[in-house]
Amino acid sequence: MSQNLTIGTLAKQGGVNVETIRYYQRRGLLLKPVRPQGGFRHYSSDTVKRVRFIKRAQALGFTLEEITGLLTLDERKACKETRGIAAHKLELIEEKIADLSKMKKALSRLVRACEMSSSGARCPIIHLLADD
Amino acid sequence: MSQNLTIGTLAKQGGVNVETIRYYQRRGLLLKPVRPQGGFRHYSSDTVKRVRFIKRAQALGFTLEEITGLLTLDERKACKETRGIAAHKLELIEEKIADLSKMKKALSRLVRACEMSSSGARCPIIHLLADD
DNA sequence: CTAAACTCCGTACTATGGTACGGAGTCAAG
DNA sequence: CTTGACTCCGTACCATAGTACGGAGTTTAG
Repeated sequence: MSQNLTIGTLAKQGGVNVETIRYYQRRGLLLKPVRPQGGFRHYSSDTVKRVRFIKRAQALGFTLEEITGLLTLDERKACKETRGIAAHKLELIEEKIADLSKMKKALSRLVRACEMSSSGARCPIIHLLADD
Repeated sequence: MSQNLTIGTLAKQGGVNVETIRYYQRRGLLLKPVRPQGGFRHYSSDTVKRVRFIKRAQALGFTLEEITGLLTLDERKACKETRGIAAHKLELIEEKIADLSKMKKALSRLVRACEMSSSGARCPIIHLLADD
Protein backbone atom coordinates (compact mmCIF):
# COMPACT_ATOMS: atom_id res chain seq x y z
CA MET A 1 0.00 0.00 0.00
CA SER A 2 1.43 3.33 -0.98
CA GLN A 3 1.60 6.02 1.62
CA ASN A 4 0.50 8.90 -0.48
CA LEU A 5 -2.46 10.64 1.13
CA THR A 6 -2.36 13.75 3.27
CA ILE A 7 -4.81 14.10 6.10
CA GLY A 8 -7.18 16.20 4.00
CA THR A 9 -7.40 13.61 1.24
CA LEU A 10 -7.81 10.85 3.77
CA ALA A 11 -10.64 12.75 5.39
CA LYS A 12 -12.35 13.41 2.09
CA GLN A 13 -12.08 9.80 0.95
CA GLY A 14 -13.20 8.57 4.32
CA GLY A 15 -16.19 10.92 4.30
CA VAL A 16 -15.24 12.75 7.50
CA ASN A 17 -13.61 16.00 8.60
CA VAL A 18 -9.92 16.45 9.11
CA GLU A 19 -10.71 17.17 12.73
CA THR A 20 -12.43 13.83 13.03
CA ILE A 21 -9.30 12.09 11.80
CA ARG A 22 -7.29 13.87 14.45
CA TYR A 23 -9.91 13.00 17.01
CA TYR A 24 -9.73 9.32 16.06
CA GLN A 25 -5.99 9.50 16.40
CA ARG A 26 -6.33 10.95 19.88
CA ARG A 27 -8.80 8.18 20.74
CA GLY A 28 -6.46 5.56 19.39
CA LEU A 29 -8.72 4.37 16.57
CA LEU A 30 -6.18 5.48 14.02
CA LEU A 31 -2.41 5.54 14.23
CA LYS A 32 -0.47 8.70 13.59
CA PRO A 33 2.03 7.91 10.88
CA VAL A 34 5.54 9.23 11.43
CA ARG A 35 5.96 12.84 10.54
CA PRO A 36 8.83 13.23 8.09
CA GLN A 37 11.18 15.90 9.44
CA GLY A 38 8.90 18.91 9.55
CA GLY A 39 6.72 17.76 6.65
CA PHE A 40 3.18 16.41 6.48
CA ARG A 41 2.11 12.97 7.59
CA HIS A 42 1.17 10.47 4.90
CA TYR A 43 -1.64 7.94 5.00
CA SER A 44 -2.37 4.80 3.03
CA SER A 45 -5.62 3.73 1.44
CA ASP A 46 -5.85 1.14 4.18
CA THR A 47 -6.50 4.00 6.53
CA VAL A 48 -9.34 5.14 4.29
CA LYS A 49 -10.84 1.68 4.64
CA ARG A 50 -10.39 1.85 8.37
CA VAL A 51 -12.16 5.19 8.60
CA ARG A 52 -15.04 3.86 6.53
CA PHE A 53 -15.24 0.82 8.71
CA ILE A 54 -15.52 3.06 11.75
CA LYS A 55 -18.32 5.06 10.17
CA ARG A 56 -20.19 1.92 9.11
CA ALA A 57 -19.92 0.42 12.55
CA GLN A 58 -21.07 3.70 14.08
CA ALA A 59 -24.07 3.74 11.82
CA LEU A 60 -24.95 0.36 13.24
CA GLY A 61 -25.02 1.75 16.73
CA PHE A 62 -21.56 0.88 17.99
CA THR A 63 -19.84 3.45 20.14
CA LEU A 64 -16.29 4.46 19.39
CA GLU A 65 -15.19 2.44 22.35
CA GLU A 66 -16.82 -0.69 20.97
CA ILE A 67 -15.36 0.04 17.57
CA THR A 68 -11.95 0.29 19.16
CA GLY A 69 -12.62 -3.25 20.32
CA LEU A 70 -13.69 -4.37 16.88
CA LEU A 71 -10.60 -2.83 15.37
CA THR A 72 -8.27 -4.64 17.71
CA LEU A 73 -9.54 -7.82 16.06
CA ASP A 74 -7.62 -6.63 13.08
CA GLU A 75 -4.44 -6.20 15.03
CA ARG A 76 -4.27 -9.33 17.07
CA LYS A 77 -2.58 -12.45 15.94
CA ALA A 78 -4.26 -14.95 18.18
CA CYS A 79 -7.09 -16.34 16.16
CA LYS A 80 -8.75 -17.89 19.17
CA GLU A 81 -8.78 -14.65 21.08
CA THR A 82 -10.04 -12.85 18.03
CA ARG A 83 -12.84 -15.31 17.67
CA GLY A 84 -13.85 -14.78 21.28
CA ILE A 85 -14.07 -11.05 20.83
CA ALA A 86 -16.00 -11.39 17.61
CA ALA A 87 -18.42 -13.80 19.23
CA HIS A 88 -18.98 -11.35 22.06
CA LYS A 89 -19.67 -8.56 19.60
CA LEU A 90 -22.12 -10.85 17.92
CA GLU A 91 -24.01 -11.19 21.18
CA LEU A 92 -24.09 -7.44 21.54
CA ILE A 93 -25.50 -7.11 18.06
CA GLU A 94 -28.19 -9.64 18.83
CA GLU A 95 -29.14 -7.76 21.97
CA LYS A 96 -29.32 -4.55 20.02
CA ILE A 97 -31.54 -6.14 17.42
CA ALA A 98 -33.79 -7.47 20.17
CA ASP A 99 -34.05 -4.01 21.77
CA LEU A 100 -34.81 -2.37 18.49
CA SER A 101 -37.40 -5.02 17.67
CA LYS A 102 -39.17 -4.25 20.92
CA MET A 103 -39.14 -0.57 20.08
CA LYS A 104 -40.39 -1.31 16.61
CA LYS A 105 -43.25 -3.44 17.86
CA ALA A 106 -44.36 -0.83 20.36
CA LEU A 107 -44.16 1.96 17.84
CA SER A 108 -45.92 0.17 15.05
CA ARG A 109 -48.73 -0.79 17.38
CA LEU A 110 -49.09 2.89 18.16
CA VAL A 111 -49.04 3.93 14.55
CA ARG A 112 -51.62 1.31 13.61
CA ALA A 113 -53.90 2.40 16.41
CA CYS A 114 -53.51 5.97 15.29
CA GLU A 115 -54.39 5.12 11.71
CA MET A 116 -57.54 3.34 12.76
CA SER A 117 -58.83 5.96 15.13
CA SER A 118 -61.82 8.02 14.10
CA SER A 119 -61.02 11.61 13.31
CA GLY A 120 -62.82 12.98 16.33
CA ALA A 121 -61.11 10.68 18.80
CA ARG A 122 -58.19 11.47 20.99
CA CYS A 123 -54.78 10.69 19.57
CA PRO A 124 -54.02 7.10 20.57
CA ILE A 125 -50.29 7.60 20.44
CA ILE A 126 -50.43 10.29 23.04
CA HIS A 127 -52.85 8.30 25.13
CA LEU A 128 -51.23 4.92 24.83
CA LEU A 129 -47.93 6.45 25.77
CA ALA A 130 -49.56 8.36 28.59
CA ASP A 131 -51.03 5.51 30.57
CA ASP A 132 -49.36 2.31 31.62
CA MET B 1 -56.02 16.25 40.62
CA SER B 2 -54.60 17.09 43.99
CA GLN B 3 -51.38 18.99 44.13
CA ASN B 4 -49.74 17.07 46.90
CA LEU B 5 -46.36 15.77 45.75
CA THR B 6 -43.02 17.32 46.46
CA ILE B 7 -40.30 17.08 43.89
CA GLY B 8 -38.71 14.08 45.59
CA THR B 9 -41.93 12.10 45.56
CA LEU B 10 -42.59 13.08 41.99
CA ALA B 11 -39.13 11.92 41.01
CA LYS B 12 -39.53 8.63 42.84
CA GLN B 13 -42.92 7.93 41.32
CA GLY B 14 -41.68 8.96 37.90
CA GLY B 15 -38.65 6.73 38.20
CA VAL B 16 -36.10 9.51 37.74
CA ASN B 17 -33.81 11.68 39.84
CA VAL B 18 -34.82 14.98 41.36
CA GLU B 19 -32.15 16.56 39.21
CA THR B 20 -33.76 15.11 36.13
CA ILE B 21 -37.06 16.75 37.07
CA ARG B 22 -35.28 20.09 37.38
CA TYR B 23 -33.53 19.45 34.11
CA TYR B 24 -36.83 18.75 32.38
CA GLN B 25 -38.17 21.98 33.82
CA ARG B 26 -35.20 23.85 32.43
CA ARG B 27 -35.78 22.20 29.07
CA GLY B 28 -39.45 23.09 29.17
CA LEU B 29 -40.75 19.54 29.24
CA LEU B 30 -42.28 20.13 32.64
CA LEU B 31 -43.77 23.27 34.11
CA LYS B 32 -42.56 24.65 37.39
CA PRO B 33 -45.59 24.99 39.66
CA VAL B 34 -45.85 28.22 41.61
CA ARG B 35 -43.76 28.27 44.71
CA PRO B 36 -45.92 29.18 47.72
CA GLN B 37 -44.25 32.06 49.56
CA GLY B 38 -40.95 30.50 50.52
CA GLY B 39 -42.30 26.94 50.71
CA PHE B 40 -41.87 23.90 48.50
CA ARG B 41 -43.46 23.46 45.11
CA HIS B 42 -46.24 20.92 44.77
CA TYR B 43 -46.87 18.56 41.90
CA SER B 44 -49.88 16.56 40.78
CA SER B 45 -50.06 12.96 39.72
CA ASP B 46 -50.56 14.26 36.18
CA THR B 47 -46.96 15.34 36.30
CA VAL B 48 -45.97 11.81 37.27
CA LYS B 49 -47.76 10.60 34.16
CA ARG B 50 -45.99 13.21 32.10
CA VAL B 51 -42.60 12.14 33.40
CA ARG B 52 -43.41 8.52 32.61
CA PHE B 53 -44.55 9.54 29.17
CA ILE B 54 -41.20 11.19 28.61
CA LYS B 55 -39.27 8.14 29.72
CA ARG B 56 -41.42 5.82 27.63
CA ALA B 57 -41.01 7.96 24.56
CA GLN B 58 -37.28 8.08 25.16
CA ALA B 59 -37.20 4.30 25.33
CA LEU B 60 -38.80 4.30 21.90
CA GLY B 61 -35.93 6.32 20.56
CA PHE B 62 -37.34 9.83 20.68
CA THR B 63 -34.99 12.63 21.70
CA LEU B 64 -36.05 15.13 24.35
CA GLU B 65 -36.51 17.69 21.62
CA GLU B 66 -38.89 15.42 19.75
CA ILE B 67 -40.70 14.65 22.97
CA THR B 68 -41.07 18.35 23.63
CA GLY B 69 -42.73 18.48 20.25
CA LEU B 70 -45.03 15.59 21.08
CA LEU B 71 -45.97 17.17 24.39
CA THR B 72 -46.88 20.51 22.94
CA LEU B 73 -49.05 19.13 20.16
CA ASP B 74 -52.66 20.05 20.42
CA GLU B 75 -54.42 16.77 20.99
CA ARG B 76 -57.28 17.26 18.62
CA LYS B 77 -55.36 18.53 15.64
CA ALA B 78 -52.09 16.79 16.11
CA CYS B 79 -52.88 13.14 15.74
CA LYS B 80 -51.79 13.13 12.13
CA GLU B 81 -48.62 14.96 12.96
CA THR B 82 -47.85 12.64 15.84
CA ARG B 83 -48.41 9.66 13.60
CA GLY B 84 -46.01 11.15 11.08
CA ILE B 85 -43.28 11.54 13.65
CA ALA B 86 -43.83 8.05 14.98
CA ALA B 87 -43.93 6.54 11.50
CA HIS B 88 -40.68 8.25 10.65
CA LYS B 89 -39.05 6.88 13.79
CA LEU B 90 -40.34 3.50 12.84
CA GLU B 91 -38.60 3.71 9.50
CA LEU B 92 -35.34 4.66 11.16
CA ILE B 93 -35.65 1.74 13.51
CA GLU B 94 -36.33 -0.65 10.67
CA GLU B 95 -33.31 0.58 8.79
CA LYS B 96 -31.20 0.10 11.85
CA ILE B 97 -32.44 -3.42 12.34
CA ALA B 98 -31.69 -4.25 8.72
CA ASP B 99 -28.18 -2.85 9.05
CA LEU B 100 -27.57 -4.72 12.25
CA SER B 101 -28.79 -7.93 10.69
CA LYS B 102 -26.30 -7.48 7.89
CA MET B 103 -23.58 -6.86 10.44
CA LYS B 104 -24.67 -9.90 12.39
CA LYS B 105 -24.52 -12.07 9.32
CA ALA B 106 -21.06 -10.80 8.44
CA LEU B 107 -19.75 -11.29 11.95
CA SER B 108 -21.11 -14.79 12.38
CA ARG B 109 -19.67 -15.74 9.02
CA LEU B 110 -16.43 -14.40 10.39
CA VAL B 111 -16.61 -16.42 13.55
CA ARG B 112 -17.44 -19.58 11.64
CA ALA B 113 -14.56 -19.06 9.26
CA CYS B 114 -12.27 -18.47 12.19
CA GLU B 115 -13.40 -21.68 13.85
CA MET B 116 -12.63 -23.67 10.74
CA SER B 117 -9.27 -22.16 9.91
CA SER B 118 -6.16 -24.25 10.38
CA SER B 119 -4.03 -23.18 13.30
CA GLY B 120 -1.11 -22.09 11.18
CA ALA B 121 -3.17 -19.92 8.83
CA ARG B 122 -3.61 -16.22 9.05
CA CYS B 123 -6.75 -15.26 10.96
CA PRO B 124 -9.53 -14.87 8.36
CA ILE B 125 -11.16 -12.08 10.33
CA ILE B 126 -8.82 -9.48 8.91
CA HIS B 127 -9.92 -9.97 5.35
CA LEU B 128 -13.57 -10.51 6.06
CA LEU B 129 -13.76 -7.36 8.15
CA ALA B 130 -11.96 -5.32 5.56
CA ASP B 131 -14.71 -5.51 2.97
CA ASP B 132 -18.00 -5.18 4.72
C1' DC C 1 9.02 33.25 -6.01
C1' DT C 2 4.98 34.42 -4.00
C1' DA C 3 0.50 33.45 -2.35
C1' DA C 4 -3.15 30.36 -1.55
C1' DA C 5 -4.15 26.17 0.36
C1' DC C 6 -3.13 22.88 3.30
C1' DT C 7 -1.07 20.81 7.71
C1' DC C 8 0.32 20.77 12.59
C1' DC C 9 -0.75 21.36 17.36
C1' DG C 10 -2.91 22.62 21.49
C1' DT C 11 -6.81 24.23 23.45
C1' DA C 12 -11.51 25.48 23.75
C1' DC C 13 -16.14 25.04 22.50
C1' DT C 14 -20.60 22.56 20.78
C1' DA C 15 -24.82 19.46 21.67
C1' DT C 16 -27.26 15.88 24.32
C1' DG C 17 -28.94 14.15 28.59
C1' DG C 18 -28.24 14.35 32.48
C1' DT C 19 -25.43 14.36 37.62
C1' DA C 20 -23.10 16.65 41.43
C1' DC C 21 -22.26 20.36 44.70
C1' DG C 22 -22.83 23.82 48.13
C1' DG C 23 -25.10 26.99 50.88
C1' DA C 24 -29.01 28.46 51.88
C1' DG C 25 -34.22 27.77 53.56
C1' DT C 26 -38.21 24.67 55.03
C1' DC C 27 -40.78 20.82 56.79
C1' DA C 28 -41.96 17.14 60.02
C1' DA C 29 -40.91 13.66 63.71
C1' DG C 30 -39.55 13.03 68.22
C1' DC D 1 -37.97 23.09 69.46
C1' DT D 2 -34.34 20.82 67.67
C1' DT D 3 -32.45 17.85 64.31
C1' DG D 4 -32.29 15.53 60.18
C1' DA D 5 -34.24 15.07 55.79
C1' DC D 6 -35.79 17.38 52.13
C1' DT D 7 -36.10 21.51 48.84
C1' DC D 8 -34.40 25.58 46.28
C1' DC D 9 -31.17 27.64 43.20
C1' DG D 10 -27.30 28.52 40.49
C1' DT D 11 -23.49 26.73 38.71
C1' DA D 12 -20.25 23.29 37.52
C1' DC D 13 -19.23 18.94 35.94
C1' DC D 14 -19.67 14.09 33.40
C1' DA D 15 -19.45 11.18 28.98
C1' DT D 16 -19.80 10.90 23.97
C1' DA D 17 -18.56 12.48 19.54
C1' DG D 18 -17.02 15.58 17.52
C1' DT D 19 -16.10 21.06 15.65
C1' DA D 20 -13.81 25.45 15.78
C1' DC D 21 -9.86 28.45 16.30
C1' DG D 22 -5.50 30.52 15.84
C1' DG D 23 -0.79 30.92 15.02
C1' DA D 24 2.54 28.66 13.43
C1' DG D 25 5.04 25.83 9.35
C1' DT D 26 4.86 23.42 4.60
C1' DT D 27 3.55 22.48 -0.06
C1' DT D 28 2.19 23.47 -4.57
C1' DA D 29 0.29 26.08 -8.53
C1' DG D 30 0.81 29.93 -11.31
